[in-house]
Amino acid sequence: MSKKERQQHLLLIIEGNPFVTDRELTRQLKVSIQTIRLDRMELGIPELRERMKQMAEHSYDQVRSLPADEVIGDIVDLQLDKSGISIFEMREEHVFSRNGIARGHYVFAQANSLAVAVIDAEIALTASADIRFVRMVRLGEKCISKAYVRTLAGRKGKAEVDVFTYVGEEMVFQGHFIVYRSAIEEYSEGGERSADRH
Amino acid sequence: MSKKERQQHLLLIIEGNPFVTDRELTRQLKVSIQTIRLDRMELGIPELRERMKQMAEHSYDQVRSLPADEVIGDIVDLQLDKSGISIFEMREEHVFSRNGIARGHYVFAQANSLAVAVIDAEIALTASADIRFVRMVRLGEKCISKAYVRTLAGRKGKAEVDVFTYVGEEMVFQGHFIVYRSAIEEYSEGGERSADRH
DNA sequence: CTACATATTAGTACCTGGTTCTAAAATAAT
DNA sequence: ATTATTTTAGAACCAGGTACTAATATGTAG
Repeated sequence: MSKKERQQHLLLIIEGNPFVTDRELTRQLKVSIQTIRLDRMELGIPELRERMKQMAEHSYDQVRSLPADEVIGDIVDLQLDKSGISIFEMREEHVFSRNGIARGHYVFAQANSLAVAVIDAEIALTASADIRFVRMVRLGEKCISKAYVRTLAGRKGKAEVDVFTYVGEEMVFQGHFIVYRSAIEEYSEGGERSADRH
Repeated sequence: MSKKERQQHLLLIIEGNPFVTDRELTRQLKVSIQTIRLDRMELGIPELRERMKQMAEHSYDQVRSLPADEVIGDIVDLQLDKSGISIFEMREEHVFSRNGIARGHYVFAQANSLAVAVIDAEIALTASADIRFVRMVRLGEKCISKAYVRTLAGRKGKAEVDVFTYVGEEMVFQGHFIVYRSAIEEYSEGGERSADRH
């Protein structure tokens, strides 16, 4: 087995199991530990502990950053009780890693966030929705959601909002949302905070 | 500062930053490194490297069990093409800060993740859904989603999945999902691995 | 075949971030 | 004052390496 072949093999082994030590690699590749280490150097593969550290840090970052945003998408235009527009770009974290196709709930989340944001009420909650994922969204695509308020029933009733999401000219998602708008009174059991969101 | 207080403090520090070494802890808590280590023992906190290893393994397992970057909810039972159950607890990050009510898309995301996971196909994508948020979910509530596959059309067609989410006895969400299932051929460019870990 | 180059192996010293163990101080409780 | 608890100290050892030096094997061109 040539050096190149061995290094390719090494790469595959570590990719398949990043938790392998150099000592285990000597057994699998039948070369000395120094050779393993030279190979790692040449391939730029860090030692086991560094690999684990990077994985740990990566997952830690994701846990912190991903669910933190309350609103999915940047709202770029908003006319309360009328319409709104938001932009959201599908990034690595939002897609299936194996094929780069967006997870449905991110597409939904953008639309839902917008449908709720567009309603002028102290609290607005999605009551029900009828949605359709028209075509797949892929990694890197910019989704532009447009929401239109169709009907409003009083200051404390339901509102109907249609949301359409586009990538360029193409519609990728459409949804009909029924949103509850109301004051806080009914459900809260006291202990109100008044934390506004940025 | 008493021993108990110090240990509580230690716990908070490590929780806030799992990547802290004992040496750094001595600086923050103004006690010797031996005391730090005794405290860790008593609290059952493993050493830094072990903590990182566990985080790395955890994230790696998730990536492997479902090639998903962010599955919302822990899947606790799964019978492919039949049914599945997942649990998801609403935390601070998932609710409106001003009233502690869950954002709809997290409730949806749990159901959607489950609806997709329950389908046995190389790729499964949500095509459309009809959903209803039956009652609000509040901060701290544990949502239990149950998915039932209703119909399956061939190995490459649509599947219908019903998902019901409960908090205790109460149903909080119901959804009827139409999920596309298909083989991967079209989009993937091969590259299968089969590495087991211990 | 020889000479040089590349690849591989060997071995030692050293590093981090610990564990394990023994033992001496310091502090608190009875 | 005498135990008991808590804290600190120190040495030996470990995994899984890095960094460096040096010897040996293998190949390759002239």
